[in-house]
Amino acid sequence: MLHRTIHLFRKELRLHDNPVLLAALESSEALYPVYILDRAFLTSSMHIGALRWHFLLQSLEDLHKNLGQLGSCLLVIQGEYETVLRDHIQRWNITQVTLDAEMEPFYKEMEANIRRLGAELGFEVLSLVGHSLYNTQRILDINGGSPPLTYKRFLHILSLLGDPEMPVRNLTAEDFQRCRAPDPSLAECYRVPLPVDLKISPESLSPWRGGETEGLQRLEQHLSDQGWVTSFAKPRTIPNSLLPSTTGLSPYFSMGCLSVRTFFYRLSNIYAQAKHHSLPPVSLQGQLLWREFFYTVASATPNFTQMSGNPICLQICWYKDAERLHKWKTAQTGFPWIDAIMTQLRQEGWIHHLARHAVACFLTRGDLWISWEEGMKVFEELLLDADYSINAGNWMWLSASAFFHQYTRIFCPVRFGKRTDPQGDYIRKYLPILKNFPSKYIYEPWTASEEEQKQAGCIIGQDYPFPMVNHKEASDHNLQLMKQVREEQHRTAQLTRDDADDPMEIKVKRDRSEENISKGKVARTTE
DNA sequence: ATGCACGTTGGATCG
DNA sequence: CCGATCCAACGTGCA
Repeated sequence: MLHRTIHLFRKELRLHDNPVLLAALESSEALYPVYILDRAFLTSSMHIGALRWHFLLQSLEDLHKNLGQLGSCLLVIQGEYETVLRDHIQRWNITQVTLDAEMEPFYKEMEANIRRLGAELGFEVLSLVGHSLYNTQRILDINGGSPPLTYKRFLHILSLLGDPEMPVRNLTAEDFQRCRAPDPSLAECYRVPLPVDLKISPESLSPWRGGETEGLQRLEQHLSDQGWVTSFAKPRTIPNSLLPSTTGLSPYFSMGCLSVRTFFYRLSNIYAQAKHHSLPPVSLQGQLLWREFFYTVASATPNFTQMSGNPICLQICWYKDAERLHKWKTAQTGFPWIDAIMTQLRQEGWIHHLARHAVACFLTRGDLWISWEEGMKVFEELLLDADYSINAGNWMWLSASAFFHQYTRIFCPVRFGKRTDPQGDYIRKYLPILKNFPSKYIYEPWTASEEEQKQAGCIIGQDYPFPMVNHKEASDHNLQLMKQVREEQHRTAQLTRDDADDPMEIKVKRDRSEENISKGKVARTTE
């Protein structure tokens, strides 16, 4: 029996390598491609900001256009998702809802709610993984149910699993011809809204344009340079180049405009044709695997995006300082390197990975000692590639709360940027107020004499803020704080271990091992 | 058990 | 302008 299907686009805003859309087409006589624009959901769960709204709407418009070329269309329905579904299931006599499987708690909850609705209203639900290279559950299973907490261990597990799933075939007009498309009048009624319709500022300074078409173009452009692809080493890329020194594909992966599996296999093909190529963790494939790493850990860690109740996160008494947080967020720290990065982030929605490191270290363990959760929220709002797992994972990493522990390695807000941009061109671009400062002072303009500041046309403390902290003092101080936190942590762990040695615990342990032995016996007898 | 190697991408110095 | 080396030194995991 063929279904009448609503295909719900959530994060897989593309037609290439879209396994669940393909399955929907193959099992249906009528297909309604739908995006439910649930503003309350997107704002409260994903903290989506203006730039990302632009990117999302552009991606939807592109999807609509690409569906149109295959004889279908995209229906963007605004409203609370459950109400929208309830209304249209009955109106369109729907027997199946298909959707991409996602791992974030709020998306999982949405799927569970849709399944409950399906049981109530009598439609089937099909979801398939398409947003990650692997079904992360398989990685957990191989590792004994818990996530691997180091990249190396993670790679080891993957080597046992083998290559990721291959991308599914491209969709054609014929696939869509077999199903009835929505009536053209519906497409008119449920068109993709404009930013102004959603009361979002119509202007955007971001050079990134959302959509599968743009994503694929950028992908091809990068893959055409074989030498660049095979020699790519992430730490060698430059955080303050005026044009991105990395691929800049992350927003497209994050929104699902591009398939990570497609990219992974395109890279494999290029590697296969080359004599030498770089390897994880620094290679391009290695970058996809970092993404996968954080997806895997996040999928199995409770309260992954917060400190409290998060078993892998170091518990730290961070300062609460709304004023300093605000200055960091709005590029007013007085350190040009930090403020330039935050300006690029605010204007364009993308900054280089190492630039993220610099501002994250500055906010947390380096200088301000403010919780990584605050930084994570700011990134979530401002970054086009904001991603639940990767964002939280990297913030824990940079704040030395999890994964990374060499907390004596602190990024200097003056010297770090100098290495790759001694003239300060990056700073001049994003902080035009400092444009005429001599290179000698551009990273620490407060050290210029009054006369020199006047000549440069910018008085520090008047036109541009003084640095909000003395980096040397602040980082030394924070180093001591971090040391204390870790000593305390160590003591607590010791106490817990001692507790675990009480007779009850030992008994439990013994019971478990006996249980295992008896299991072994059972296994042997059945053999 | 205790020691040792190791970790995506710090910083300074030297050749 | 690089790459190599050292500095100082963390927790984790393995032998």
